[in-house]
Amino acid sequence: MSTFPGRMLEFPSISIDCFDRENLAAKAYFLSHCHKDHMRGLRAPSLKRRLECSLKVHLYCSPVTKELLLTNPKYSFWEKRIVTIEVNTPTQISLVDEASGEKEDLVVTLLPAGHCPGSVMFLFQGNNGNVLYTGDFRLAKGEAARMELLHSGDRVKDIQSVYLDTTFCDPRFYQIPSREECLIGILELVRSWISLSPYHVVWLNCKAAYGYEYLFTNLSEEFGVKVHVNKLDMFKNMPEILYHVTTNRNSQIHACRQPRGEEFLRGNRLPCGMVSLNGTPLRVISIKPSTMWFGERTRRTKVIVRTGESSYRACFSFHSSYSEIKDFLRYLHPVNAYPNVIPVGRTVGHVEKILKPLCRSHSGSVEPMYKPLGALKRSRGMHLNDTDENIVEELFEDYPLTLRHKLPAQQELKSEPLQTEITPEMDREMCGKDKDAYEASTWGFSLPVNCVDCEESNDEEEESEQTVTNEDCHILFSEKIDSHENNMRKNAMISDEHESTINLPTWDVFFKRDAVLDDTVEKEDCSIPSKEEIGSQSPNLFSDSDGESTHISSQTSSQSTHISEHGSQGWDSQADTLLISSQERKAAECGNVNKADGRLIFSPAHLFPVENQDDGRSWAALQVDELHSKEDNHLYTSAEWKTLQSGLTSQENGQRKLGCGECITNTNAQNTDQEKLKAFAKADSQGSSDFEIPRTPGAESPRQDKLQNLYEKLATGETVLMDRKLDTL
DNA sequence: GCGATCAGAT
DNA sequence: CACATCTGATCGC
Repeated sequence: MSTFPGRMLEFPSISIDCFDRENLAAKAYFLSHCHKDHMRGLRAPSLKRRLECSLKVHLYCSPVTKELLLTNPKYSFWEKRIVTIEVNTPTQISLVDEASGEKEDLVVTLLPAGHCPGSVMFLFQGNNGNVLYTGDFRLAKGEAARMELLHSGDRVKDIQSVYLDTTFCDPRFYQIPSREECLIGILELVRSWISLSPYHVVWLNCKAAYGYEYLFTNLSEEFGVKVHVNKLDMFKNMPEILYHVTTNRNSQIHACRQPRGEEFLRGNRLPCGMVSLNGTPLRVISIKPSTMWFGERTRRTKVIVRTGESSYRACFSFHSSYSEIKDFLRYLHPVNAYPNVIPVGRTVGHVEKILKPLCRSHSGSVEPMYKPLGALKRSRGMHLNDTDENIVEELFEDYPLTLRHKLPAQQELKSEPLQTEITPEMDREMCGKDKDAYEASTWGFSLPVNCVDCEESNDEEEESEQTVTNEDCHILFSEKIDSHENNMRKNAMISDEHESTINLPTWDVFFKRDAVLDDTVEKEDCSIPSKEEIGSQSPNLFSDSDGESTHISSQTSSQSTHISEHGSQGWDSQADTLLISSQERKAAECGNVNKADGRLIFSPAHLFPVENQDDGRSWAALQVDELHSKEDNHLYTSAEWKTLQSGLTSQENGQRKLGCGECITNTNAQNTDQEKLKAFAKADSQGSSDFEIPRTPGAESPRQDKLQNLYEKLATGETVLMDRKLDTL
């Protein structure tokens, strides 16, 4: 919960995410997202009065945040005073002192925060330097490096201060499974249950807050079942969410809620009161999204945990983990960093102690200026294992002149072998079998799990000793697929990557199963068979042996689990039986997830690009077009919607007139480069397959024949030697 | 009566 | 679970 008091040292006349007390005198207000703990005082009579007599005061936020805010009539008095700013669009605003008439200009840029729909970070650039207020955020490792507007040219901007979401800034929360891993786990749990019969339904026990929407949309898209919710009017202008939720209780997936105190889930009742379908009682399981965290050296992670006969917890986090926070801050390397949240049981001093070494205010005074190996840390995307990486960090993270080169959006591990340097680590990445051996020597000890839920497990050590095999890299699925679902799958094969926002981090990264997966944790085994290999070599993995149940994890017989009609069967002896193992997790990290023939397939991103069946239109776009044909009250086009969640939009407008009578001018210094990058990425994407990676500006395009040669070698496990292009470093 | 604040529950 | 929100009790204006 944010305790940020609203004002920043550098720009004390503006207030962000806090609107009471001294903030009542602010010249401008900013709202990062629509969560109550960031809206303190926002509807107080005192602020309402202030607005009535200070006509130049405005509230700046993303278009989605405005939409969500104004859904609540209690905030409707703000309507005329809200100025929306598109994400990734530097916008100049003037702060006017109403008494003296003095003006101070400020450029503000909204950056997608990945926390909830509409959530943004604010980058302020003014007389007192560049300051970043993150609001709440969940960004994967390397995400900051992909944000164009955090950079000037190829370097990260000189940032004076970062006001940081430190919710999980504590080593206890070292790693949290990525959004994609968690989503995959939930999808499979849901699939395993609702495929048993039309009377098998799931209830997602979500909090009353924005942030679960991507879960709903993905579930709906995957199963062709709209998620039942209490209210959907807040999404009336967001067709791509609206399409996936319903107030019709006749759904197999519910996220409805009911005032507390009622025994709603007893028996087979849902919060909405549904108990049966056509007279047949429903069978309900509950899934509670919860944050699960794991220690630095933990390899085994559980994404789904069973907590009762028909209840589960599913890993889900709105906030960045400790390692993600450190990666973010280390990359920005600001002079100062201030925590917005103090983790429970910790003090400001404790958090500052963590943040300080990642800031220049610390390193400049303590570290020597000359560190010839400092730039080593910038082999981003090719992380050593955590242990080694930490050693490198210890040695070099404070190097004051560390080169921090911008990475094009979505460039990551999988693109790098083709570009610049091949390290021994990369070689291991590319040869999964060797990687196993490597890890066995690296991780020759048991790995504790810093997770409350996981302490209930007795076999953590045993699990952590296990190594990855090809078989473990698969998730098994039911073959019972109705025609609708098949259509969904077919459509979902259509890539939606060919969008104009390709070079920027988009909400798609968080929303789509087949989004580029983050590099949150140490890179591991990538020896995952291709779609073709799965078909030819491991057919048994995809046969549903008992025809009634769906395997979710089949690592060893003792841990093989399945959900059956008899909810507790095979579970009673272990309250928190593992469902999704780290093997699946690693598989998710190592390759894209594609769907075909009713199965999720992990295709190894490095080695076997999957045929792209893109017809140029995304599944989401198809859906919205369908919606649009029925309704014409939308504000946003399907292309625009992609940007809605994070507010990301195209940057064509050089000048924008905003509804407050002020002329607001974009500062388009970077547009030219961005256009080039976009064009570059687009051209490049024509020839690539299921993932689109804009090339580093200036880097040479690998020749098709060389690529072919490389793929073949990699496919056959041959050692790959590549020329290092030192001049591109 | 309303709002602020806290404790407690979900 | 330390995600965010709501409810109820209490106090003050």
